[in-house]
Amino acid sequence: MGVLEKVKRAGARVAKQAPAVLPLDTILRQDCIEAMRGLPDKSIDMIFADPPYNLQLGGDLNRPDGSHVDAVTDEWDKFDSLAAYDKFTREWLAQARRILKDDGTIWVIGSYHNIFKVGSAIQDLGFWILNDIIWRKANPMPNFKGTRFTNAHETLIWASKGEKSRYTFNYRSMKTLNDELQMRSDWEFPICSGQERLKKNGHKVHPTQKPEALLYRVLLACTKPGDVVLDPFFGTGTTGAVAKRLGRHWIGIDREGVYVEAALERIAAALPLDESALQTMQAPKAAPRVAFGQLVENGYLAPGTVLSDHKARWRATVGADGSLSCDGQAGSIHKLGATLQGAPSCNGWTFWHYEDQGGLKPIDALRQTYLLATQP
Amino acid sequence: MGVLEKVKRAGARVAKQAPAVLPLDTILRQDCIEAMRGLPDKSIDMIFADPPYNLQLGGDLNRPDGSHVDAVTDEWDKFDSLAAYDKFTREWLAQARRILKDDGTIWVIGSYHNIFKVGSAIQDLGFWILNDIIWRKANPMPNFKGTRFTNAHETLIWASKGEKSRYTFNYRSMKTLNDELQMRSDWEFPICSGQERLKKNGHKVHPTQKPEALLYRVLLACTKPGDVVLDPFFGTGTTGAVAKRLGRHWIGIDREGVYVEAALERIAAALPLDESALQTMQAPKAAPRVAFGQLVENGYLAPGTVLSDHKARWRATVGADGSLSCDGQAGSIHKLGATLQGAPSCNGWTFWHYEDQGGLKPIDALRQTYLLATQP
DNA sequence: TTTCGTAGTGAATCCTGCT
DNA sequence: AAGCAGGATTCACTACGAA
Repeated sequence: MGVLEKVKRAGARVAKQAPAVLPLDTILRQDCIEAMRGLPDKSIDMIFADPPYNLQLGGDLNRPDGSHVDAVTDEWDKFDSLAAYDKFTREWLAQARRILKDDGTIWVIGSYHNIFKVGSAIQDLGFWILNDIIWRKANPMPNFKGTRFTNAHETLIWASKGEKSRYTFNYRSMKTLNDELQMRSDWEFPICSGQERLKKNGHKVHPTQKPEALLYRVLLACTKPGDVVLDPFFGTGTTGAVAKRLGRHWIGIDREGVYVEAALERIAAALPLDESALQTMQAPKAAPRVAFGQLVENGYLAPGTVLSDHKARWRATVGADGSLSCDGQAGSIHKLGATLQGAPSCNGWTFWHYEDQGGLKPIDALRQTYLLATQP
Repeated sequence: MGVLEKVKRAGARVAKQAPAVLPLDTILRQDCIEAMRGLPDKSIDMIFADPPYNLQLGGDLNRPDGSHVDAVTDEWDKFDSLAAYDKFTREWLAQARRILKDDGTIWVIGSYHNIFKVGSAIQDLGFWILNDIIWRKANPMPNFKGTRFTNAHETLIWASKGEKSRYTFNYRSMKTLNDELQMRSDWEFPICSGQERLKKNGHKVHPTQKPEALLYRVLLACTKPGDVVLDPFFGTGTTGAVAKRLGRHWIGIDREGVYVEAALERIAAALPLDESALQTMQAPKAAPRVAFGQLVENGYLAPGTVLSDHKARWRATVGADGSLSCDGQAGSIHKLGATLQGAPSCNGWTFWHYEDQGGLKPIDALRQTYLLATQP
């Protein structure tokens, strides 16, 4: 075969699938920027990246019960400055852009520590943001000291190479997955724990392993079977395991031998998804929780309104924050109800009543009204 | 009055409240950067900003039924380039930083079009991000073309002026508002519609009016009554209306006469909540501190009494000076508890128990009894 | 077999006032 | 300014052993 014919053949293969030189279904144990430099231009269908977050944690943190929080203290998450993190981010993103096909897309996950730097760099490099996606954690770690809001989500950015890019989006799959409603930009999943969490000698192998359900949705939404997915921060290979299950090719990059070893073993054991596993991906959603404060915030009950129990033995006033107060005592609808009755607990929703058309109605009726008004 | 006395008086007022020169409860009809230049350094308790999103929309959009989507096409949302938007963002944020008190905080709301640029600038200017907050829209506009995920949220950034800043966070209020669970970083509210949406001649006055419930939570969480809240992109004055309701001062800035007019009328009609409703749950530390020794001094616990933890693993004896001793070790209720458990710290009030009617009760109960008996 | 209580843990920028 | 000491602070889920 002559050179020309080889080129033609190679060209034909590039159009339909990844070039033969791509190290398909392989982990490159290298620095991510170096490894990407070795990959050809415009050869990857999708990049999923979970880069270091640059958390900048302070001292130790203990739970109220005194136990110690196992924080992310790994060297790979340390940077000398914000500027150094910015530089690193722009370097790996530039390589990612080079090796991405013109109609490919990139996903990056992060938290408020780094996602604004990442998003800003993505825009500066010419990417076109398609969505930002919120991963709502069903079970986040609380804020133990009561100093901020519970940090209960992470953010993903989904971007194409440019405004005119013809990217893959499996709209029907997403709608089916979401019970025939359009898939929204906020996704709820539990954090990775239990059987899914990789352990070695009783300890987690990687401090930030992502749930497979998250990757499952990303890959199902934005790749086709046979596509090549690159993960430049492969870790324990969640991307590879899910890609294999969904019939996509994958390429992983990671420097750490411990992670590479665990990932190889894990991916070798990964099997195509069966029906029962697919069911667990679509866990039935519980009825949404409504806090009494929401009714106050949304004007269903004005602060200053007087509530009473059904026998009108106690009268209490609604506070601006959804608290109730009565004779100098104050608390939530449940706490105050319990205190006044001298009971260990109390369902404030059924205990407290408001006046409506001359009669007393339990505030639970307002909750139902609110639910009907706000839920589709 | 001499100059010195004037300065002293002015100084005293600065410490306790905003300087007299602040245009409290006023709308400045000016460019936001110009207007902020006219305000004094370190004079504002909180800034809430809803800047232009730089949406960069393409052509017209119609719903599947053919009706037309009324998009944000106003001049104030147009910028020549991403760089121009970046420059504008850094300029107004720099002014905001200058006029903000050292312990003040800033909130900025945005979408994926601009929030990464905003967040990146916030970090570069030295602000310290405390949380990013997700406003989950209960009723977002669908993606009519089926080309992306439904854009169902917006992002807010909450930041202090620096890492060491002692910002206001009404933890208890937030917990009460959320039915005795820590408030999370994802908030659900309906979009602003119905009666709340300001209209003129049947058309909405402002294309991006925010729901009052959103501002209500922000102001309740991070300001105190009497604080000064500045909104440099005032629009139709949601921030002012909610601030007035909650007994906070406000300053608004907007160039557009139509918005200013609507905002003035709206705020004039807003009713402040009365004192009782405003009494938000205060942190226990607002209550006077009680030293363990006071309980001993006042006969609530006799020296020589034996205390134990709830599992009765340790037994310690109360000293005449309010110390505790156990197996030759002695110290405060907190120190000894920490030492015995090998923990870095310990809340002695909840750790140590005394015997009461055959059961164990935490000594914190005695403190409550003491407080009730001694406080008016 | 089911239920219940205890223990453990997760990408966390996690205290405040006084000397 | 740094150090010390008082004392305030957690939600959802998993695993496991006991009843």
